[in-house]
Amino acid sequence: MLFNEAVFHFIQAKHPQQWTKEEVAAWLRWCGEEYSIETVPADKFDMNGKALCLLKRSDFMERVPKNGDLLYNALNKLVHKNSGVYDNQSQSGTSYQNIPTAPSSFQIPQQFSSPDQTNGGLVLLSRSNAQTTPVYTTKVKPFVPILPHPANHITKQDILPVTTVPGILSPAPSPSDTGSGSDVDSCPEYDDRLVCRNPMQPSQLNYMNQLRPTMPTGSELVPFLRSKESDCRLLWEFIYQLLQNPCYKEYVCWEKLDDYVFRINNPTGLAQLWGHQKNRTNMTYEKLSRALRYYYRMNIIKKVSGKRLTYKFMQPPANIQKGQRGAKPHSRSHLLTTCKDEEADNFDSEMRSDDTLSSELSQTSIETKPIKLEIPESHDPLRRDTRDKLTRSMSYPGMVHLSSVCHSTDINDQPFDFTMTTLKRKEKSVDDSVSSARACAQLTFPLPVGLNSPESTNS
DNA sequence: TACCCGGAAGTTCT
DNA sequence: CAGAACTTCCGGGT
Repeated sequence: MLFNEAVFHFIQAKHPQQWTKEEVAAWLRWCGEEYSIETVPADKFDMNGKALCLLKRSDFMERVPKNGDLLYNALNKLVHKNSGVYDNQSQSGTSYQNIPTAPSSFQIPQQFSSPDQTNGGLVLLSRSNAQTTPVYTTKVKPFVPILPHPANHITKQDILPVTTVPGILSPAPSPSDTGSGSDVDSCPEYDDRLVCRNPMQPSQLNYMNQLRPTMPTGSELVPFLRSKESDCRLLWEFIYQLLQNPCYKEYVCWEKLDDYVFRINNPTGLAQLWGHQKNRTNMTYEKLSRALRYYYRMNIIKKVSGKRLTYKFMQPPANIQKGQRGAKPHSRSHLLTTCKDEEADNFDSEMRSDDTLSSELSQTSIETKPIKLEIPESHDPLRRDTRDKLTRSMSYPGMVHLSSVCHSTDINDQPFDFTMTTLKRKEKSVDDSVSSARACAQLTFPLPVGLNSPESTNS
């Protein structure tokens, strides 16, 4: 069989996310011949299909300035064709990670899961180096909102049976929907500084939805990680979370990122989202804004005078001290995950060294299993880039990325510490979550030479 | 009409 | 029971 035919065969048969490293290389060669372009050196894309699918247009351009665009489009086509689910965000430069492949289905190579072994690439450790078994804990505050994904699994009836809330049902309500006349498009571009904390890229949300357990009918109200009643978030947190996700810019967006000024584009829709979050079906913007006004005297949020629906965080949201938990949402007992206090204590005491983390961890009741990833630092831009992607991709159902415990020292070539916590959901075991985490790490970070890809170890 | 303001009381949590 | 963080309601302002 001719080379091109062979490649064409697997291109037809397999989704790009399922490609092995070799197949990625083969696809690149195939593109070279097919499109009569300069052959792309395989080391430019030394990764498997999953990692390839995480690359953005800009990543392609960076690697192959001449034909990156073409390659990106070619891959885009294949993703679209093979998945049946097209992530339109990918067209605008977002990586596509929307393929219905549950990370938990992957097996991680044994050597990856041992805390003591290093392999020159990625090592998964239990969170405490002194322990060989991961720490199971509770009461971790996931900075994960209960956000309805605008595009997935959501119907008008699911949101509110009576009221029509245009913004909620559509990610892009027209200004007339809100009556505010806001120009959503005028929002500044989203900034990695703000997005990285718990990024939920649209493609990731799609991906997350693949992992979402089947919920009772009523809970379809919130398709994305309808977690548990303990997952209450403060209003400013909620808004900040929405701000981090461009998916929700129709509700709220950054007006002036550097000053933490944000604008509410759809007050009604935002109130509905918030009410949804708190299980308060009668939430209105009037009430929400009253809650916002309480932030004035706490110096958390202030109104930008003269600008309607425009507010400002008075300090970087990540620095805002969280006090005691406030009113929780109304009961959602069917979604509850039980909490083990002694495990929470263990975890709390171990994490106490990091204040930010502690505050994150101390405020919820979700069973967790922290694991630690140590990724050797590298001056290689590709590796750094991938590491960044790993950081970004750590957010999906059952996961919380605790960016505050990332440590990286480029100059001294110290290990990159990445601690994250997987959250146990009622329907999903902790081990599954850890598998997901590992798979996620693998798909994001090119595997060291000689190690198997998740696909090859699983299939 | 829509948004904004802050007081007051009530609710639901830790 | 105290207190936080809202929620609900309200009268008034722009």
